[in-house]
Amino acid sequence: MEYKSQEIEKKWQTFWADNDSFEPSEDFTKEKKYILSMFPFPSGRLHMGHVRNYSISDAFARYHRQLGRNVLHPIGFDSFGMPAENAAIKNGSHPKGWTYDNIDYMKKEFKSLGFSFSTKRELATSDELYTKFEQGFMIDMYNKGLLYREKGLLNWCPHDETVLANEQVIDGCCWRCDTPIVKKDMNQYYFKITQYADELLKDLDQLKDGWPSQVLTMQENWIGKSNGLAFDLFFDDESKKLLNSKFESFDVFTTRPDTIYGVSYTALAPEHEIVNYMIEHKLLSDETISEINKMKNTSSIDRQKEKAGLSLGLNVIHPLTKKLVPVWIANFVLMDYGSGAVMAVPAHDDRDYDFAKKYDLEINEVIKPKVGEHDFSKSAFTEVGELINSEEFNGLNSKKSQYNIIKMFEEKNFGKKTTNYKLKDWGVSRQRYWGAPIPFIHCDDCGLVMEKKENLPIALPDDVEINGEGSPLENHPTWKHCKCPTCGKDALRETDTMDTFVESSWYFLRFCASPSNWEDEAFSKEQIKYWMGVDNYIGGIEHAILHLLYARFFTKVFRDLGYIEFDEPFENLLTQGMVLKDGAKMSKSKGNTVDPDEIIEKFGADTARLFILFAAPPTQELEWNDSAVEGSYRFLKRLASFSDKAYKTDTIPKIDHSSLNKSEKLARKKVYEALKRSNEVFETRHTFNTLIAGVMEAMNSLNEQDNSDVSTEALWIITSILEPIVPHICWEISDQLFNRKNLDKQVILEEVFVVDELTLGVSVNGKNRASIEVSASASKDEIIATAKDAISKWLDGKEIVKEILVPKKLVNIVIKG
RNA sequence: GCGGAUGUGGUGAAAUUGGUAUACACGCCAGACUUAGGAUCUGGUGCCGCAAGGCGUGGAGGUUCAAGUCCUCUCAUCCGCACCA
Repeated sequence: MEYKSQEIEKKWQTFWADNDSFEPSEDFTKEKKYILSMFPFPSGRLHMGHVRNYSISDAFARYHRQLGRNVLHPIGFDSFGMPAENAAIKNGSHPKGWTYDNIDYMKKEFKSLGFSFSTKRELATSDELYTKFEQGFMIDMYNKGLLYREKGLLNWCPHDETVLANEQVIDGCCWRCDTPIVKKDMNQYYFKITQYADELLKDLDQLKDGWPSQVLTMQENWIGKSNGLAFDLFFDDESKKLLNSKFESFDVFTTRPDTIYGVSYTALAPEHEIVNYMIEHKLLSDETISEINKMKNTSSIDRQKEKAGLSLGLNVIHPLTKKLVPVWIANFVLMDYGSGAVMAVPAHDDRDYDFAKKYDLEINEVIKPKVGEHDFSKSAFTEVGELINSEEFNGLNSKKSQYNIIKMFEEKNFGKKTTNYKLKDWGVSRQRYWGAPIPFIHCDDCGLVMEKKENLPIALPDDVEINGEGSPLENHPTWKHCKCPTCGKDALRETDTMDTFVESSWYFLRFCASPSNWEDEAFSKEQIKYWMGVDNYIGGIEHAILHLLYARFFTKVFRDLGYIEFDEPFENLLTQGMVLKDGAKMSKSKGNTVDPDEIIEKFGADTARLFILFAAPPTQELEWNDSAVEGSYRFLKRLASFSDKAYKTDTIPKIDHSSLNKSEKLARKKVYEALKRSNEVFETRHTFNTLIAGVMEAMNSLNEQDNSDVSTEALWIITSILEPIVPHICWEISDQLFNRKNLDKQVILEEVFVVDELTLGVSVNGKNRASIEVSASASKDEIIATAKDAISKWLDGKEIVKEILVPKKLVNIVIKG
């Protein structure tokens, strides 16, 4: 057969579409598999990262279909978001038109890649129907106390009078007008994800078997649970006077109560209320105030690199020693963790140490190493040791003393045992147009009121001006004016829209909804029960924390709202690596992109899919290589021409293995090895590159023999194994030769693995020196004798200390002298 | 800065449980076929060395009969850091 990729790919894509080949059955008695890849943002064209993502999920979906399972493999578009608005600012396009044009184009690309999506369940999160259900959930969450309104700091461009996303802030300035940004305190909505912190942490345990351990670790660290001591530090009289007696004390949190006697200063976050008070009441010099503002306007990442601080000229009293402790501001103290204030123990904390060295503050040792000495002039001692200079606690193990010290604080009523989390509540307000409107109403009389569910969706107006200044919904002349649902008076709609992470936190549930009741409800309990959880979830490692944590949170909330009955949405997670070219992430600005359409046109979708799965294991970064792509194309051509060696049949040929010659036996063994590996790869290992290599090995061996039964059997099996990866060519071959009867489960014949000769390595002191052929039935003594024979020149005049035989692998002779 | 990962030939990578390092592919070299080759096929290809042999999985140590794999330290690169998705 001559390989005409364009022709056969068109042919089968049309066939699949005409026959709805990939729509799941609604028969809920069948065994199901829910295969999901993270849905794309419709940026305009697919990039190679998408091709990789969907090639992986498609391989899973097709594999399970071959095994007769009912497969849900849906696709949609995460279609709200900033890029649509950026395009509007840049080109004057309308976000809606821009978005849906992009979606249309990308859908064509999906088809041309042969992905087996269930198209009947396709959705875009900007569809009003999606917004309708989402707004309903927001109202439920508000009623359950999981959504609240509070002030928070945002990046503000004073020139454009608009809120900026972090990525729109470049070197502290607005991306459009270069005006230095300021932090502005504004009302926003938050999800109370912290209420679920403990459960989100605890349930990571349920995911141990199906999720990569590094993702679990990252989530664990992100939630950042830590136990410690919270206590108040009181100002001395002089400091109180300085603060106009406005403040008596402030609260600090420490995870190291054992170092309490080593406190040599305390540090407040630049945003701390005491600092704010001092700025407002001119208790600090102009110079100091401008330093503080600089700290505040620096990104949280940069703030932690170079430590910086300022003395406030205040002192607090150490609760135990009653000594005076100076109060500083430190840039690395964050307002949104703990109480925004820390006690500093430079002798036993790296950050406190660096800070103390920089500003020449005291370093008080209170823990000594169990053995030896620590040089405090060089670094902090952060390990466990024995307490010193700690009054009644001297001599205690520092770790164990934490309990005693907390107990003492509690007895004396100085402080209490506290658990803190790094996890913060999730801010969901966006002061933008292209997002789901938050369905709330502000009424002068009734306050914050929920929209009535029957009025949903609250849809976006089409006639907006988007110029990067202000909030488009706020600026719209009429949209925000409405009647209060409670009292009927004139009221104002909330003009903030929702973070797009909200949409991606429940789309996997929506996909479970049958198209038959798509309009009426978000999903039904019965449908969810059957399809969830997701059996294989595939997406980029960059989503390891935020998206996956938010989706887990929503799942738990929906459970508590009574919509679903399970705790975790994704049973198995595969995080794919990025696609690189010339060692760098593909990006337009670097000019190193490869357009999937060009590859498809030149070589076909099968080549693109084969290369992308062959070049690296899915979890690793993938380096794009044009000539290796051609190599994949050549392999497919060889596969097509190899099909000439096979004959037409509706059943797999029966072969008497013992009657075959050596090269025929070897070829069969390789074919069945590839089949065995295929099952392993799909079920557990997910290293498609090794599966493809196995098939290539088999092909190489097959070319060394000329038995048409062996070749036919091989092609029957190989096109079945490869169908999930290169579906078009496999369907074509299978259609021509096997009446498409081979695209299902293949039986492994163990007889082909039986060998009568083994090759063993022989080493001397672990160094490989020779290799021997022995009969599979040879005894240990016989094998060792043969081995010694093969390495006699290494043994000459040496004393043999030990003889080791590793069955089927090697012999190691240990010698002396 | 903090958290997480990765590092093996000229290149992408394989080695599943501590057991013959470099499977498979790209590239390169040589040859065959051909009017032609950026097509196809065959053979070779870790490095040093004429050879015997030596060296070799980012670097330095260690454990072991045996280490790419385990331990300690270290260097480089990549991902995330809460309003990019």
